[in-house]
Amino acid sequence: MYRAVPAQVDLPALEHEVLAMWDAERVFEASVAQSEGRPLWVFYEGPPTANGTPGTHHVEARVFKDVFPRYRTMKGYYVPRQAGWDCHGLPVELAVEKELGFTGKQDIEAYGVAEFNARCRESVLRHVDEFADMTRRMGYWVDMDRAYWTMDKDYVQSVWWSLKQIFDQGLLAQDHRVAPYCPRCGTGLSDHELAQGYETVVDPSVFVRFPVRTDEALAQRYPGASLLVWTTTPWTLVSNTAVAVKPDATYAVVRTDDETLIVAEELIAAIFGDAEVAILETMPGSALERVGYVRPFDFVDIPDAHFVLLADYVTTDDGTGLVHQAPAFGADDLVTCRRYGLPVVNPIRPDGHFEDAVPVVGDMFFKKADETLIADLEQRGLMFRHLAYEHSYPHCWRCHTPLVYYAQPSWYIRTTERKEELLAQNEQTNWFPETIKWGRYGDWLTNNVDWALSRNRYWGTPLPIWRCPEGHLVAVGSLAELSELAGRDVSDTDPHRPYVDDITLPCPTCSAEARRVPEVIDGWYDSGSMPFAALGYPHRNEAEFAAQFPADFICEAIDQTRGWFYTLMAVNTLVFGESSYRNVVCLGHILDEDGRKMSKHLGNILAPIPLMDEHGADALRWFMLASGSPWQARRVGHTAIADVVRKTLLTYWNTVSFQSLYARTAGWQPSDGAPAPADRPVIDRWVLSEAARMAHEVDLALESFDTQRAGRLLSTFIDDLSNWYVRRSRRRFWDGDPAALATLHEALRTVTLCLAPFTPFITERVWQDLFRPTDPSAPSSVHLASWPSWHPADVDTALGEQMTLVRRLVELGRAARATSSVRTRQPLRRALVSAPGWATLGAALRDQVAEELNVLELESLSDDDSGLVDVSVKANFRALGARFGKQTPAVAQAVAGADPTSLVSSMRAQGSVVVTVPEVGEVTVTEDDVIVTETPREGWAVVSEGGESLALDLHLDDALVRAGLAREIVRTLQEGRKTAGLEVSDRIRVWWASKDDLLAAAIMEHSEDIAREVLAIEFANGPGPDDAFPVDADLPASLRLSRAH
RNA sequence: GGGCCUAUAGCUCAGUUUGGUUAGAGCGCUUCCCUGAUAAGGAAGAGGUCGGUGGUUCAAGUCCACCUAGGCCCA
Repeated sequence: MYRAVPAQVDLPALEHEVLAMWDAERVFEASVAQSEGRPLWVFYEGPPTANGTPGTHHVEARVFKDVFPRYRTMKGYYVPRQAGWDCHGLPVELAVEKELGFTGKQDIEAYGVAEFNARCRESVLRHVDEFADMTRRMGYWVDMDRAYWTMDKDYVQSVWWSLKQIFDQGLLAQDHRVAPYCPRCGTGLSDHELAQGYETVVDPSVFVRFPVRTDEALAQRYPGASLLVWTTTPWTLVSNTAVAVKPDATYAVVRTDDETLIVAEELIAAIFGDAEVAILETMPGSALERVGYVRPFDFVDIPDAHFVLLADYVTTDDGTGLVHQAPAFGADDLVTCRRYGLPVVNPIRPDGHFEDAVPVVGDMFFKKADETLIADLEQRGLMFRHLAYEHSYPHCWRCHTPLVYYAQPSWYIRTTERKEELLAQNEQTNWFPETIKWGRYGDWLTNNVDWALSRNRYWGTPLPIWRCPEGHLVAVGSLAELSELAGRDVSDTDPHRPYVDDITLPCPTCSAEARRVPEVIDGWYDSGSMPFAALGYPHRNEAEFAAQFPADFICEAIDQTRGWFYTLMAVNTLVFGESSYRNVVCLGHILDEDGRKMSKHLGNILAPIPLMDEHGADALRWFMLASGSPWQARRVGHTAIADVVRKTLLTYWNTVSFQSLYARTAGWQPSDGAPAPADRPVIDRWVLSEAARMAHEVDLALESFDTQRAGRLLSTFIDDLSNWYVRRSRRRFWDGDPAALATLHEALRTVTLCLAPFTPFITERVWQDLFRPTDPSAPSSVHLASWPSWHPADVDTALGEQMTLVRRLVELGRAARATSSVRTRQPLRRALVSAPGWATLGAALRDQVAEELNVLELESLSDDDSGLVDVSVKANFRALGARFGKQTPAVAQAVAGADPTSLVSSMRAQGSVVVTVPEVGEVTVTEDDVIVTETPREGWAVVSEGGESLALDLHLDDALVRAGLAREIVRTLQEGRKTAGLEVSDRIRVWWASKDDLLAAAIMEHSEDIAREVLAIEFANGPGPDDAFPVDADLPASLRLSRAH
């Protein structure tokens, strides 16, 4: 027997009960355990950074990471799901610094690296707990008991091993490069970190005069002439070393009212606007090479510099075409100045301040110096123009400090040397959506740059390279290897700073003492190593790794194209020659209700647990999976989620509740048996066919990672089930018809199974209420069950099309009812139907239309009724267009102009008709080429659409009127039963009285039917006892009822 | 400056792959209907220059080009 399922449900409360049940029965563990030995479907969890409280945007990716493993498990795969936590990195350090009130690296050094890193470890543990709570609440099944932690000793050693592989290939090397650098954090940033930190800022845009040196020939020709130089970083002018021009661009010597300037010819209009200028001479950029000038500031010593040099990268798109060069602060500048043998002078300290000894701006933060320097230039008359310039400038992605491009030593992985291989691996990868593959991600790979790996920080995987004073390097792949090299057992050492820093070893090359280099590595390298490091490979778990590489499925949001998606592919391609994932689902971001990205910074984060405790995790999950396109950015808010509950989840729930109610009332259970589906009424066969089709199509959609399509299929089916199958079949449920109960049982079983990966809570509850108690062989949880099996024979396509026609006709009939002002409870004699396909409908399907519309008979609107109908004919452009192309409009006009009645009748008689079209000639037209609409005349309520018509005969006789009144009485009494609070199976006694003759006659005529309908064992004319329940009636009758005991 | 994405009803979004003459759904609003599961359901109405311009075509929301606005990413 089913359990009783109340019509009202508190979904969040239900979910908490289900969570308790999963815990108590260890259902997740059981689901993984029972699949062991089946084909493996490999999923890699991208580790969230455990540096803060999780937000609703974290729920998004985690829902997708849950739904596909659940689905694949139901499909018969073994899907181990190891959780992971990203522990290292600047975000964690910053959080701890904030807690401790630190402002920079000096504070950390003073505090002690060991103590600082201990605080970082503790912070990670704290935040992981919050993620674990959210993960459990949302029903994301992932094994957190054996999670990988990137800070674990084994994990770090695996990372070391991989770095050694890369080092041995000669791809890991130190180099001096200009790279983005955060002066607050005191570290360089990798390009994928840089990508996350662009902010729009207003910087000064300055045009500065650099006077040509008086000993130059140019100055002798044009005394007082200046180069006009443009920059948006005035603070770098202190380090000005040269000016670059484009060799093949044309430059002009320009005379204004009061001065002579040299600029690119193309930019004259942009620079001087409407002011009158005279061009005194033009020359190619190459003619300016080595022309000396007077630099704007002489605060620092830069010997043998300050002349014009040539560089192809200079553009004449904006500015002046003359580019200020400061090689310490620009990658291009460095390359160009080196070619001319110029020195690299850097007066900025690593903390972003000018060195104390620099005049005017000494000890000033670099950005702050702009203002001072501009004032100085203006005072000395060197400033030509000073504007505000809005552009995007890179900032530190965590602390929002503007970055400085800064020449510094750094360790690089030479990914560019393996670029072709990376591109080939990408070719082998399936991206969802596909546009990312050679769009955003492909572009990034094509423009690949070497990976700046090292960080001058504390809480990270230490770079496992030891160096002796001679500069010999040795890469170390494990603590065991380190012990061997060091000549003592250090295998118990924590492989973090400062402990590993204390281990020295004799250089294998020269025996001098080698010390570890000071850097730690980019945290992205840690997470990119997870395919092997999560298992501790190669130091252990070799077989497991071999089986679980590469992954069948990974999923993150689009910001990971340059993050995890890249590092995962890069690390594994470099180490194993193969990328580590085959299918990657790339989600759009979740935005707040105003369309802004959710971020801690903006303070618009929706806390996920309160959200789920208000609406339910199922609702939030469904929203993420099926509402809008997962590939697009989507807005999430309370209204959208509440809608999911009302529209989808409650409709499903109420259908379940309905089944439980009537099955229990009838004392029916599934084991009682029912006619074979083929012997059931046509609507049963229809709904079972639809269920099978839905299950198959949802299967196909999920196979191609399309949850939106799957969701639409599911919600459409739920609607069909509730608002067509149940609605049309209610009477059979009241009667306890085993065929109907069995059919709904089976349909609910299919939809519950298909919904289970999406909304695991409500489906679990339904499984426990309907399926587990009635089937001894049923698994103890819906999540231990298999996906519904499918055979093509289960789907009756023709029946599906017929039912679609039935439902369209019902729509037409309802519209016709509405236009006629004859209420639906009033039966009508007949309706006439004209629709292609009508002839194929069997009696049972026609009855569905008649019943739903409350008409006694349906007739075909045939030729016999031709006097009754107007016929109109419209061209079917799709068919005609294919045949006649350019002549289509002429043919269409001819068809429209022909006499419709004779055209249709001869077309029906002979299958086609010949129409004469001006300038085309005689054309044969068949029924496929036209849309015929037949509409009855006068006394009928008619609605037509798309060649289908339905006409209601509005003529009422007395018998019809009496039948209508009887139905009013039934409906009034049913309402009264409900108001009186009776159970649906309660029997009643009814007393009626009416002074209205027509009504009284109607009641007497139909008294048996009325009594049967309202479950009355007594139906008497009279006032009834005083304690009977009076029923409110809009009719001229008084009605009382009481429960029969 | 470059790349990608988006633009359809008051709001949130389908539809665009494969062009077809009345462009849909949900929410909200108005009126009516139905109700013995439903916080439901149905019908009708108001509400659309399908971002703009031009092109291809017998025919463009759909294909092409350019432009505009917004978002994301990169410089």
